[in-house]
Amino acid sequence: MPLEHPDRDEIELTAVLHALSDPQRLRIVAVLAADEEPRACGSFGLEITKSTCTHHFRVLREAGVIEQWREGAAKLSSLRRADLEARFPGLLDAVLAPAAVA
Amino acid sequence: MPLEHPDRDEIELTAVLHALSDPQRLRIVAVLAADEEPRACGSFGLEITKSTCTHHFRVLREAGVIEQWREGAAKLSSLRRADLEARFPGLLDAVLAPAAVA
DNA sequence: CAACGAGTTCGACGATCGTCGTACACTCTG
DNA sequence: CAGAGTGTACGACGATCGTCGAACTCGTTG
Repeated sequence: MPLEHPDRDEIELTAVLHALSDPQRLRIVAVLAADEEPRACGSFGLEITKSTCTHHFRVLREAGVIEQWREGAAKLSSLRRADLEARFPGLLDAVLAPAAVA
Repeated sequence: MPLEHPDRDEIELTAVLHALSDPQRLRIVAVLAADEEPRACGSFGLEITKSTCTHHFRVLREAGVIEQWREGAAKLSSLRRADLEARFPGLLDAVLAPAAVA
């Protein structure tokens, strides 16, 4: 199961908006955007169980918002900032600016 | 029942993103943005029933995306462009640019 | 090998969503 | 007043969502 990611051209606006419309996921994306370093799923201080965490990361990945790959025992995630910027210019910044304040 | 609208400061990012994450609603907003004129709910060429239409307009209104008021027999809607721009600068344009193409 | 840590898979649950049809309310126009 | 047009209220439905727990896999480390 080689971790499905949509191509840049396949990223759908409604899927991205839906992925970002959940507070937990919005927070994940905000953290991911704050320090550009890829992070392991467990390092977000989210108060949800591991299975819920897996679910949210899958939604983000399948929407094309993040990229994931294994690295040893952990699985790292990072924002697909360039792809999102190419496909929906300005969208990520517009979403993250207010999210950073809140 | 005087048509609940959130104040500018009460508009929530996740609610807006959720409101825009449905294809029908995204299309409504795109049409509303295309010609600035307020429009009646029935004039969007949507292939959904009246009750579904009412539902979508309520979601958009309660999220703070549109404004509605009666005018005679009809009910007009328009984008709350200024409020959205003040609260989430650039968001609306970022969402509408690709939506206009599609 | 055994134990641990990090994620996944697989139901399950209550809640919400998008859609519909029917019945109703309101406003304008004969 | 009677009708037509426009929108609402209220259930209802199947689908999806966000969450959980328990059992599992895989890599690391003792």
